[in-house]
Amino acid sequence: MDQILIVEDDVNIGNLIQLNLELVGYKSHLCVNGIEMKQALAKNKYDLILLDVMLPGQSGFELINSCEGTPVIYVTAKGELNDKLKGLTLGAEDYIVKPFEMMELVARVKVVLRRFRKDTQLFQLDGVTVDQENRTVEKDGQRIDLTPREFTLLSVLIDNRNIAMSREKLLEVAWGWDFEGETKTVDVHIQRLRKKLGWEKQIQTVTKIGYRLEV
Amino acid sequence: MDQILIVEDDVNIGNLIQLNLELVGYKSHLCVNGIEMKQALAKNKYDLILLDVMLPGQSGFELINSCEGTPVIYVTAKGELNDKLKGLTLGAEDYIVKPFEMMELVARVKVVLRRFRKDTQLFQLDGVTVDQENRTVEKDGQRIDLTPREFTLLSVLIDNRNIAMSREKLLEVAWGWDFEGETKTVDVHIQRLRKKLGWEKQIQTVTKIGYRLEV
DNA sequence: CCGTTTTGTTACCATTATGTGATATATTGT
DNA sequence: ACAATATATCACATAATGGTAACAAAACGG
Repeated sequence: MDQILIVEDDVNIGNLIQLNLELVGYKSHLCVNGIEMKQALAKNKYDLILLDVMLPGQSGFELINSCEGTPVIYVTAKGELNDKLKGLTLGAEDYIVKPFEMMELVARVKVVLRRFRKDTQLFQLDGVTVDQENRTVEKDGQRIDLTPREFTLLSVLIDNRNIAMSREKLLEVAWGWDFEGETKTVDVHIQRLRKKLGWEKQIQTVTKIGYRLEV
Repeated sequence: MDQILIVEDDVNIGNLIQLNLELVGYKSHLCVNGIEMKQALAKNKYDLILLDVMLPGQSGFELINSCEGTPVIYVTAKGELNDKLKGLTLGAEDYIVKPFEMMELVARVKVVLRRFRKDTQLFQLDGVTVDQENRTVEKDGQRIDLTPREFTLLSVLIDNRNIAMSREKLLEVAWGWDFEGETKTVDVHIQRLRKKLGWEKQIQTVTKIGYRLEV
């Protein structure tokens, strides 16, 4: 269950947001100023903060430092929209302009939560970055094209890192239980992976057994 | 930052209003009569006009025509309140009766600005601008006609940018869970989108999976 | 009602992915 | 070191996949 912290001085709007988030399964806590927000953050861990940029007394931006490590969606009136906010749409942060549709807000909450989680799911090893959700691989910032089977096999190895996987097991998981073919097929694909990723050492051969991704 | 034009013959009150608006983040300019107001409107674009109905020389109402397209809050003494003013609370206009609490004024300013604003969240990528609210697309300033299904699909891709979306998932979200058709339908629509938007590279094929909008 | 637009399907083609056999190289146990 | 076994590498036939155009059906608008 995701915990969302809402910081909004207009209690009516705050309650409305809270109600809507609840309807789609998020728990939330409402604060009406920065002081309450800091107290709330000290007490609990939140998965997302919905922060009104224009709070009485202090700008929402002044509160940013309080919530490092937690994704933020800034709520702003259009007039307050600036380039700083506009640059936020790609990271673990986003902004939304008042007045907004509740469905729009809910959609954004979902996107940011997912995006943030995804960021923590990148697998990195020796210059290679694997994004399983994106199904992309980069080596030294350069995109590497893997075929579907190659990516699936890589994915299985990552999920079972540091574990020796038999050819049979790899076939079962990466090809499917109903695959009827030679175990040698695994060998060839492992070679292709090693070559493309430069992982000659990282993907180790476990003689008589199969292979192991060593991190 | 919202620009507010204040038209108020009593400079003391005008300054007070200005001060309060500033405190909550609005920039404002003060005029003491209709002539100054017209000059100000000619020079700058304002997001809201605060107009004293009882100005020396001419009624504030006579100035309405000068400010088409800009929301107005009429400031009036209680004795001048009439039915015409009372009918204003719903549109891009409102009224407030002197004497008023500053917080009340600020609240009304916020409300009118919000109500008047159209929340347009634009997605831009390589010369293409997508307005999801208006369901319009422009390429290099030129309007592109997308069919409803095309736009919905595009919208889904945008909402899930940088995520490999399976054909099944796309069908489910853009067509509906109950759509019973071929996954190939997605392919064809993707091609049509690519062609219309010139997004041959931006909409990437993820072999064996589906597609991904890469930003 | 009919003409137009939108939408989904089909068939065909080019391209890519994949599994396997042949052969070379490496590893292992004695 | 040597034989036995296992793994790596290469090349290629074939299967799978996606792109494309043309068409059919459905929805739309007057």
